[in-house]
Amino acid sequence: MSTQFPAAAPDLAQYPRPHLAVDLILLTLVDAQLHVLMIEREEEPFARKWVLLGGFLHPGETVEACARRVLSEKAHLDGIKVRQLRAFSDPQRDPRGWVVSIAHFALVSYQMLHDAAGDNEALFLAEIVPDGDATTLRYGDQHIVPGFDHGAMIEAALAEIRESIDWSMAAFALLPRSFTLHELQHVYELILGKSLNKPYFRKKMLGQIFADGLRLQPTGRWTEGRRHRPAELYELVKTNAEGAAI
Amino acid sequence: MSTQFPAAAPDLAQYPRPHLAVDLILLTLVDAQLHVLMIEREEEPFARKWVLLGGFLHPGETVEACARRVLSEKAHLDGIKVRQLRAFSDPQRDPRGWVVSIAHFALVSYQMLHDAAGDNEALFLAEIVPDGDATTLRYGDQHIVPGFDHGAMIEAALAEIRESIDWSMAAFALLPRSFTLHELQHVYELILGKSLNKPYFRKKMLGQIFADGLRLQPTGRWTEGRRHRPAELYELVKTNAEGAAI
DNA sequence: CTAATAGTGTCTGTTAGACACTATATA
DNA sequence: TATATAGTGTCTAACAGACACTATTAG
Repeated sequence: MSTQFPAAAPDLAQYPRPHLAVDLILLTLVDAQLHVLMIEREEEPFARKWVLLGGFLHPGETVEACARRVLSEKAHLDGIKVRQLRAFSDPQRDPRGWVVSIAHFALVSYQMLHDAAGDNEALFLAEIVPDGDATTLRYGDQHIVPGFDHGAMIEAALAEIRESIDWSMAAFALLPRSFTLHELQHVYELILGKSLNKPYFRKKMLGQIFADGLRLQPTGRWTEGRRHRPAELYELVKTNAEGAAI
Repeated sequence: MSTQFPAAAPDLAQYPRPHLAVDLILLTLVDAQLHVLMIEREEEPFARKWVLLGGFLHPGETVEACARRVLSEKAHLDGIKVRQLRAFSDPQRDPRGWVVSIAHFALVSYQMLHDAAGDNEALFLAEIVPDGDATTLRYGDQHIVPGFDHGAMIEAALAEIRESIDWSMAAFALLPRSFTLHELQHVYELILGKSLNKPYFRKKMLGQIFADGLRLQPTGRWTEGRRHRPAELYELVKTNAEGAAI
């Protein structure tokens, strides 16, 4: 091979650089349905279109730190676990120029999102509606078509969550601190797009030990006023090796 | 929220841009052990250190296309399926400046790699040696410590493959066109880092229908000269709904 | 009472692996 | 012959889901 390894060049200046952005798919649960946080763009391109939260990478920060900063600045949410999805790098994806975007996603309960960003009129929650193998977005009666390639990003995030949720504790982030096993099962069924076996789901979840020794624990408290038998509320607690709460 | 959505600015020029590179973890099988393709750097930083194949993103190409181009230019390998791993964006990861790298990985048989790049003296195959929960790299008696953050990239690629290989056809890419079921099982065991049940592995693999209707099919040919009972050679073939080869 | 959901017991088919056994090449 | 790997049969435990049943609230 005769060509030299490009990175060996001592001077980086010769290499053209794209802009590097981060977009954030923030999922939450409203009325037992998945929603994604969006914002209405004011300027071209895609003025008046809804897009994901996003921003450009700042010098000195990692892309994950950038995603957390965007979440903090635009939705006032801090301490959320953000996962990197992948780079979207179609040269035509941004009409303004050469912009590569690293998509990230996070799951958060509506409670937390509402407390943090509830007064922000620029933010919207678009409902994610299964539509055959794909999904569409809806806000009230409106059908939402996101700007840029953000529709594809949302699809990719949903696919990633679907593949990785298997008996993980990822779904708990969508629920409030206390929840019933039925609500938990509903979240799994929403994400997986299929119904699960109730006795087996309950047995397995209650026997499961998640990362850091976290387990589901009954609280002794029960739902009220739901015109049917009350359900016990559970919480995620850290336990020691013997299973006692600590 | 008072701050404006940064991407709404009509002029991108105000945003500082990192360099965007692609690094490629190319895995292959030599003497029944996993190896990763590396190159010795000639210039600072990390002169004389081994690093992954890599290059800077060109205008007009996606990061996946860039990874395929690097593979083609530096190892003369074309038509290889490349998967995106993730972005590595530590601001300190490259002493020359602000360089974000999108790591990709690919699996290829030693046969193909040897035919394509066998005469290139700048390329080396470092052996991947399990070392507790982590892995180390070796070349003969030498312990290899890669330059940049390429050691972490290799670890991340191995973790990703380990998580995604489950009954997928990913491992076939490491083997020649014809192979024994024992060789196939060995690849799975190498990647998963544990031994598998022989009767079950064979039954399940032979009954499995992979993507695009691909199946394992006995060739009627057998290994020779191995001082024990010969094993039948199998190939991956595309079949129609009735299971007949097409 | 009915409607609706909570929670459990049992049965069955599949998955995964343990173990043991026979088969067949080379040296 | 010994040795090493190829390939198979059977048994068992865990996993996953089907189905049915009882329990308990509001109205």
